[in-house]
Amino acid sequence: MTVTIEDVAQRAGVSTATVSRVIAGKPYVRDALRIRVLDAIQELNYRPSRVARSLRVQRSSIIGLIISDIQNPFFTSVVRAVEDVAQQRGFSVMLCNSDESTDKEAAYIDLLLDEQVSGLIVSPTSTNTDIYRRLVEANVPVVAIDRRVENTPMDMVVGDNVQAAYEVVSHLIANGYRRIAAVLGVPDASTGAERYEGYERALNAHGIEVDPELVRQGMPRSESGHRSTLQLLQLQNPPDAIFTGNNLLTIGALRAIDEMGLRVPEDVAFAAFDEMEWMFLVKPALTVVAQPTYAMGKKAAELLLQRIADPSRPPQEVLLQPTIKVHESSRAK
Amino acid sequence: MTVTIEDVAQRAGVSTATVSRVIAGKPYVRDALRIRVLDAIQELNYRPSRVARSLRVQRSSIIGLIISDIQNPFFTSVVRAVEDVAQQRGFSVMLCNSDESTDKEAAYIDLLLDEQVSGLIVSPTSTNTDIYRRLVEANVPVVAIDRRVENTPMDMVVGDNVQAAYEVVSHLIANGYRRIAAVLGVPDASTGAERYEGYERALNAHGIEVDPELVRQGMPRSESGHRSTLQLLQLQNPPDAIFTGNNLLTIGALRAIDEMGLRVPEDVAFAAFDEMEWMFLVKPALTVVAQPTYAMGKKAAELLLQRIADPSRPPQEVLLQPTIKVHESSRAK
DNA sequence: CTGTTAGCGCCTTCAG
DNA sequence: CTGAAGGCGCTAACAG
Repeated sequence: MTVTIEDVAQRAGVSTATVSRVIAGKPYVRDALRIRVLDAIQELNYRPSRVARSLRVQRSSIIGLIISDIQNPFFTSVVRAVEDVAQQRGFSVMLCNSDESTDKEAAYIDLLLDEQVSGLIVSPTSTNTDIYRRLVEANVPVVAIDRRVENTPMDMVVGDNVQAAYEVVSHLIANGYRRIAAVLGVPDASTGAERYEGYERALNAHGIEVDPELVRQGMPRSESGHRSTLQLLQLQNPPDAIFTGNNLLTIGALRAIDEMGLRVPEDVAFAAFDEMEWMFLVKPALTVVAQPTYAMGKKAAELLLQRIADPSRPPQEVLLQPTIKVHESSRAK
Repeated sequence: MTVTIEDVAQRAGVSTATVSRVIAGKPYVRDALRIRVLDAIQELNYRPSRVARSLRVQRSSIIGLIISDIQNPFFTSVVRAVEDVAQQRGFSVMLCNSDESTDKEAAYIDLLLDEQVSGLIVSPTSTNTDIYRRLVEANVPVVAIDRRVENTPMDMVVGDNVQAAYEVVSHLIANGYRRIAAVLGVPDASTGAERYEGYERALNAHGIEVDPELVRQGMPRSESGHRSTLQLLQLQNPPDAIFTGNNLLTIGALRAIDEMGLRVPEDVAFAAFDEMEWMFLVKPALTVVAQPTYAMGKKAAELLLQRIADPSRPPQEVLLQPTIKVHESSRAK
């Protein structure tokens, strides 16, 4: 049924070894033979079995990509980047969606290892350091993206969350806002913690005390952002500005503001992490942290391929700088 | 290094055949043995090699998913659904992004076949019927999603685009709009063509003639929607309403309207295909076609698994009904 | 430069 | 009910 390397060898009048060499582009094959083989391949429409190859070399040319939320445009862009560089280097990508569940994440890691993937790119769901330490010890090429894995010597590419949050919150302060709320993701993802830290530092630097009442943390999902924001807005002493720490939280927060019949920025100012394409719709008072998502994915893929090629390279931690975009410059309160 | 089925067999004092049977959950194994095997597996922390298995049975338990644009939330939701049902049935998903390129699509199909995938789910980039006919003839389980493949007896799950477009455009007409423009995707994707047809029918049914000047077609991307809309808005006799035929086109169109300093619906009314989560932001005059995206992905995956199990089942064409959502009821001009 | 050969880890007849 | 043995398609020594 399927045409094998043997068929090609026969047709070209050579051994399977030679065919294999030609396919792999190895040197030391007479041109005459090479051509005969190439012809045979063409005529037979031969396609090597990647499965057989994987079994033989004990490694597939697949790289596993585990992201924590495929509905988040942030990751969507990462996926694209990873796919682009992988494809260009002869790898394919197996995408898995851990859905912010540590269990799913672990299960996917096992699955991908069972598939003999060459390496893993993961946006870790939690500070579950163990699982990663084990991978590193087992010499499995793996790089963390977006979220940091503490105390584990592995490649990672993350954004400078502290700095970005600091800047964006400072911008709100500079525009006269004082009661600034924070709607954040859970602090056990490094991003949540770091964005909080930037927020706190900005307030401190400007002599404002953090009001715990104004800080909300939850799953980085729109429902959570919605709920938190409603609560904030219904406070005795509501915030005059809101800082959201993630794409999806932003959507939920904006919806809540809308439902309350309030306007941005007249009633509440707004600053958000992660830019989305439609944000021009709320532009009058939007300060946004735009992350180089494609670049992050690209870098992660490159690090991974690099490590696959040279497992002994020391781990690298790449810190990418987000950009602060102010849609309408300094709009005083 | 890796622990094989042989190691397990040895440890349990049985043959590899028995171990294999136990793993496959086959009957005819004495309970005593079964338990010993299970224990050995546990103790050795044995994980079967999916690669070796794939080679042996000439089929991997991967299903390939090729979508035309991973940045489009429509597909994002489909991916999620496919992954959910696949995982639950013991399959994994290999995701590929054809990026609206027929060449990439073809290349990915080849790649996936080389990986011996059990089946394919594809949102076809064009009316490239040949490639699909060949797959069907080769008995490769494949189902088309979102976009139709003409004259090819294969499974597909699509939305009722004609009807939905008809309704949504009719709604604009009912609200007093007459010069209704259409910003659509290329007509060689069935969705583009069908949505145009619904648009045309709606106009005809209400005695309005189609003005070719008001119909724009291009890649289903935001840049294209942006460009088309700018052109429309700068016409001598500009439209009083715009109908967009896709998620990304909608974003581009709204941006164009915004840039021109116009408002929705006071200056131009708006109706769009495919709902997005943030649409509440423009709600005053938004009529939206909401597709059951998750359901579509789920159905596609189910059809595929079904066909994998029974390749002879006659092809099925599932037509899912979109929902028309009117954010604010009949707002007269 | 080229061919021979021995598996990679698993499943599946075919005999017991 | 259980074991022995033969590949699946390919690559990587090892000999020529």
